[in-house]
Amino acid sequence: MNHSEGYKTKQRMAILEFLKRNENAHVTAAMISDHLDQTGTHVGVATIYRHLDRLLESGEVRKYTVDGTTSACYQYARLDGQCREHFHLKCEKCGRLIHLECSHAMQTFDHLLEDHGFAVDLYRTVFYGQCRECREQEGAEEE
Amino acid sequence: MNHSEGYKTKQRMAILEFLKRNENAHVTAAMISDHLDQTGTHVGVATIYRHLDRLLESGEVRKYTVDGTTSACYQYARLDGQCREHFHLKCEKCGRLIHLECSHAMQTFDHLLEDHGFAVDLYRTVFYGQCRECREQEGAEEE
DNA sequence: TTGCGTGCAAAGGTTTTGCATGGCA
DNA sequence: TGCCATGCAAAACCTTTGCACGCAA
Repeated sequence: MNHSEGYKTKQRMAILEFLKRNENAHVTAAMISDHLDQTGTHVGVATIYRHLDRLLESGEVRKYTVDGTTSACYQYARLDGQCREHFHLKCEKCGRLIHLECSHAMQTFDHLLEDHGFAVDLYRTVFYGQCRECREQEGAEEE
Repeated sequence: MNHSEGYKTKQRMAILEFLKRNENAHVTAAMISDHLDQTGTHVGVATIYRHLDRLLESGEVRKYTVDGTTSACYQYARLDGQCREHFHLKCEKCGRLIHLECSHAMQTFDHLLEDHGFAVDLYRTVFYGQCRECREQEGAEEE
């Protein structure tokens, strides 16, 4: 669960640090590779993919496929397990991931289960759309 | 919008027919290719991808990335425009796409917009989980 | 010292592109 | 007849794998 197994190599630390710092952005394997190159800490792509796989299994990152992109996107996820207890909103414009603590939405979750027989996978389900900030910005641009 | 532009070739018809007949299943480009080969109507993969792209743009098909799979999945979508007015549930087990006509869920949609400022993209948002039938079947298997 | 981690290069798979040919309108 | 559509093969991509070497514990 907590990915504590394994060696604490500088490559692993560098990858993890980058993921954490970009908690609210789409991150691809290529982006990690590029960033590390620029920072002077070159890490082979194979190593990056191997770590992402492990982080995925341990639940430390989520994996997305964003719109038109062909490559997978990863995002650091909270480890406290709360992410299986609430929905997530993802802004299609800025890429921000919002952890939605909302009883109204959870009522819908219960309703779907009880009245439709459908058990929603909270971890996997993501509401795509546009967040308040991006909508306001959009409105301002259209003057 | 309605993809009526373009020639009515037998390749395009064959692809579209297969997609429609498998409205409730995950369909990959490879599956289309295989099926058409077996039916005796060989169609080059390039043609298949080109049509899928066009159908995607016109909104006639949706594109998914299913869990462990590496290739994209496509699914025929209704054309009547109603799909922008309700949520969708997707069973992770049987692949069925459920068009959810549910006022409770739509209340949540309104709530997210009014109280959280988040405009959900109904067409893109999909609730992943398990449908009633698959859950019952699962329960029966565990005897 | 032991065995996991890493880098490189090659392999594997999916999707896209270029170009000559074929076929709808 | 004029274009768009198609097929093939090559290219472009992303991701995985094999293997020898390096390094954390």
